[in-house]
Amino acid sequence: MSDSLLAVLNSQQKKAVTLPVSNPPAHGLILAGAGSGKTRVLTTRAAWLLATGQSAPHAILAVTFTNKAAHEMRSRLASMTTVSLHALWIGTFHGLCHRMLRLHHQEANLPKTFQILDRADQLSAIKRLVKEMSVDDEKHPPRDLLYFIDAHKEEGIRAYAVEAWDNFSRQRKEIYEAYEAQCQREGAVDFSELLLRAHELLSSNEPLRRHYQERFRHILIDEFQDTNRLQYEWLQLLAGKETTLFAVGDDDQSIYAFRGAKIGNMRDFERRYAGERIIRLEQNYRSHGNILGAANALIRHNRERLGKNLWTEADAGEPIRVFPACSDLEEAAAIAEEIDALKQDGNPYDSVALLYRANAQSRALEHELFIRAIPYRVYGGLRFFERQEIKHALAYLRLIANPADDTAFLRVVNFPARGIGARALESLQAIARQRHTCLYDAAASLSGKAGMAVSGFIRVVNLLRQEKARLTLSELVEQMLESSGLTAHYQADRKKENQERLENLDELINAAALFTAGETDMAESTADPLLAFLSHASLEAGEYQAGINESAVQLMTVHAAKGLEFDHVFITGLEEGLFPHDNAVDDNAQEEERRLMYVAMTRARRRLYLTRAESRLLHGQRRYCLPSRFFQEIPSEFLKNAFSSSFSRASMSDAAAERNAAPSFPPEKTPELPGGLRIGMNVRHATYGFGVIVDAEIQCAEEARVQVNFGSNGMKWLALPQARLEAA
DNA sequence: TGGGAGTGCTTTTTT
DNA sequence: AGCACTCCCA
Repeated sequence: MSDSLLAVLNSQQKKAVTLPVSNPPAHGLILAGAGSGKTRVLTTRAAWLLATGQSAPHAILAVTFTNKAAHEMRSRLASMTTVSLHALWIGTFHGLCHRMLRLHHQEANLPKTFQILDRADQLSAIKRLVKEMSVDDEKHPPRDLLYFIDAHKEEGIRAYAVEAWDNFSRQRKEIYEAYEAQCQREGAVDFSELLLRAHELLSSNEPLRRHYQERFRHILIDEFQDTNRLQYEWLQLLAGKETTLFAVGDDDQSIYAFRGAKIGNMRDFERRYAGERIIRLEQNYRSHGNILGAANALIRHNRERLGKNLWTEADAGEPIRVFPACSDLEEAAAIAEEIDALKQDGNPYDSVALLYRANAQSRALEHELFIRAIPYRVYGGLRFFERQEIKHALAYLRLIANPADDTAFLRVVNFPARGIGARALESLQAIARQRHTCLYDAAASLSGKAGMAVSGFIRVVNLLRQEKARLTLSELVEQMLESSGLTAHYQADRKKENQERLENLDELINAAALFTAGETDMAESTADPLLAFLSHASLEAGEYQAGINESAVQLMTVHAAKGLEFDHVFITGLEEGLFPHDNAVDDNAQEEERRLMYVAMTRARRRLYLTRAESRLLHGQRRYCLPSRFFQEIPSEFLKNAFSSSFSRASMSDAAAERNAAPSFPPEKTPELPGGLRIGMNVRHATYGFGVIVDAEIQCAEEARVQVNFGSNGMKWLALPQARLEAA
């Protein structure tokens, strides 16, 4: 059993996987370069522990950084072993801490129904607090306060322990204190609070700590370079005398220092635990030689490194293709043409990834892909559970679960509009403050016209609270959408965006049904499916994707691409100020940008494209940009100018021709079609919905036909007189 | 009270 | 440019 597990590993990987467990305590640190089989080693380590009988499933704890990684690890592990993994804990730091807090909510001094605040919730809670405290929000912008609070929590510092030396810092400390009190009163827990509360729970409760220390004999940690101080300390609390820590990481891929990740944790881990048991995985199985050589050369410009050099047995492969475009539009067009060429050569769309530094860059790329009917999917950006209409719906659900949730209350008390205005809410908040109750409870005492309006809202929530027991989760969601008036509200005005919102609300019902059918993890920590669903929505906002997986080009930020790999990768927007980003001013930040570029490059298996634009529309203004310094940091022997495809302007690798081409883009005027339509115009069709005209055939006005891309409803040829298209 | 116009700001990411 | 938030008017 264990032999077949190990057979596919190289000697270093094997050494890592089989690091002896006994002669206590034998910890290990695996420095695993990009594409060196990091996930495989981590997963095989767990499988090996199980297969050799050195560990029972319940004695293993595996920590990852993202939900995606956690899911992948569980499914890969499931395929490697016949043992039931039910008792094995795999999750993100936040997910695992949440689980502990649900299981021990009493010991953690939290109500059973505590709710998780995502960033947007947290920000609105802070805004509300700032208003209530009459804080000058010019002096203390809510956003700054959020960073201040989060940063302290992630260093493990409570409000009382914050050092204050002048008026300004005293005020911030006070606001932090008030924020803690408000969250506690409302049963609200933000992301960093999950970590801090779980940490405090373990450090203050010795029996509980001992319980977990004795339970978890093997702690496996992925992406260790991204852990912050609090996460590292939480791990240390969990590690008892008999526990072994097995950490995998790559300092060259640390890209979250800007939000508190400490690369120094790796050195500390080395000193404190790993000692001599450090294993380097330097053989890369992913990329061709040129790609790897270029990435190695780039990262050598960083000073702060533990040191490591990747090599591969693969041949050099193709050179890295560089394309300088004159504008962001041309950059997008060139990429789209190249994707078409790749597709012609038999490469599926999903073998291609478009990476960029900032989410805002996706728009131009998306537009071009849409015009050319190249299927694509954008990862990140606005996630399903973060959409406005979904947040409204979730607020109703949160009130059903926990009426003390004032953030949720305020979000929907007057949405859809019920005639409850600012004045009514002010008096309601005054009552609540005076009686130390939540808004929901205070509502009963509100008199007059405002009282009537609010009590209508309370009735809706109350009714749903009663219905909750008899309905399944998805029925409850459906019922809520009806009786809250959300569905009716979006139906009232048949705009394009409302149509989309209704579809999303429908999708929420699906998501609830799917969740009930699939989720097992949460069931253990809370018996209430509604609570579990709400936690899921906060913790895995991005995980839920509506629709099926057709083969599509993948668009995402470089951050989101970490841990993934693709045959063909385009790194776009390689300009000074964008990548590396303007915000990266000091040396540390510059090195982080370079690590980011290193991550981006090492995603590619076969072909890597580097593109840039000489001018780009940014914040509504055209900016002229210099090439990224990264071009100079990659030896030219790895690079080749221009594209391989027949892109019309690609032959112009010399700068002069390039500049000449500038005025010809965006494209030449298209002839006007009957009815005032043009190619490229957005239109609406009674059956297919919204689309864009991509082509036309005109014999005469009576026989004109247009080709319209209706997005998910497909590409259609329509006879113009019959189609009744209206400009949208 | 609610919608519409006007103003000001825009941060890389994940949980 | 696009969006969120504010202010003003019906």
